[in-house]
Amino acid sequence: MTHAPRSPRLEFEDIEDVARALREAGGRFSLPRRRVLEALFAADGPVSAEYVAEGLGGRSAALDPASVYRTLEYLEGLGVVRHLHVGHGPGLYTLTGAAEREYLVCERCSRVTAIDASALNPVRERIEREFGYRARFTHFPIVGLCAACAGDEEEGHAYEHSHGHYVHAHEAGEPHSHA
Amino acid sequence: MTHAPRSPRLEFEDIEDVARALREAGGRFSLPRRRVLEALFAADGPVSAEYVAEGLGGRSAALDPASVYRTLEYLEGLGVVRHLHVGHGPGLYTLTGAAEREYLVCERCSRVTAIDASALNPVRERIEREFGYRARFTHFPIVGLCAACAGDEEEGHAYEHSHGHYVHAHEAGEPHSHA
DNA sequence: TTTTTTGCAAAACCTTTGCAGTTGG
DNA sequence: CCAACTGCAAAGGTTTTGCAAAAAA
Repeated sequence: MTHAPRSPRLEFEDIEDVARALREAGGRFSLPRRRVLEALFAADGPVSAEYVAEGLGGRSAALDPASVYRTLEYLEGLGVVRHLHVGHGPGLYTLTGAAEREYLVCERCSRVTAIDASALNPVRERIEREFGYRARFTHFPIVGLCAACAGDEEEGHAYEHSHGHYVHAHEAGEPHSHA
Repeated sequence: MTHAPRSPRLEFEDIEDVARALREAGGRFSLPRRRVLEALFAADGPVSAEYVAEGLGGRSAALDPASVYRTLEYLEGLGVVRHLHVGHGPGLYTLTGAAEREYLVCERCSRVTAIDASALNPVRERIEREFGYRARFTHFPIVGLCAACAGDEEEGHAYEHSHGHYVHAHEAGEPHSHA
């Protein structure tokens, strides 16, 4: 199954806010859990579990990957965190929030463009009207050709080449894989 | 990187047609490659590499999974095959073709709906106009809530429950995972 | 005969699980 | 104090890789 949101809270102000919700749900606000949350609040976009486990790339204390996965899963159940997949590498985790973002990924040059989820509402409405699904592009991004690569294809340059940005963040949230 | 199509041929009539293209490209039409193609032509939708390796679930001769992966990758390069991801299990492989299909997946009950790719053209046009990406929903499907599950959410049934179809094929192509 | 492709085995990669010890409340 | 949580280690599921043997052209 793809994933199953629990439909709880919508947004969390800060770490203490999460701590409160966590305790209300009968959980314990341990130091590792605090560290995971610190990493997520500090990150400027979706990050891999490994990156969190390494303490944001060595900037803070390391954690056991197994605990990080367990914590992320737990926080996902609380509605604090969600995860997405951009291409093949590891899953990427990010805080849920009022300013939800969704991503467009170029299948040729890997450019990633982040947009406000609300910008896709007209698209969502059309899909719901025609196919009966209320689409969310949060778990899987929209994949396609960016303008530059679409142009190249028409010119007949058949083979892949990068436009110079491996994973280029636009507007916000640079997904961080560190594979 | 997400994946990189080579932009070659568009559609293949049958196995001999693929054999011809394969030899033209300097490849050899080995028995294992024939078997993989037979499996793909026989399957009624996307199937996992494992399923192909098992000879369509035991119906025909088994192959080594490594060879199957290599063959599928090679055929993908030729433009004969593509793969997609539906939720977390293994990737699913399918023949490319004129009647391309794209999928909608319910994140709650896992219902899968297959539609003609052309049905999404208006959506594609809008996305291209607004965000500059020529979207394809072939590598990642559209994920969201199907009508039944969306209704449930509004009634306040917060927790997941199946509508009775684990992976329900609509119109065509029942994705087959066999994990 | 020559080069490609296979099968086997091993490893790589991401994630989950079991369990004994630690810790938060 | 005691249930919840952690770290470690081991395993699980999917895919890739190295290499000698087999097979296509």
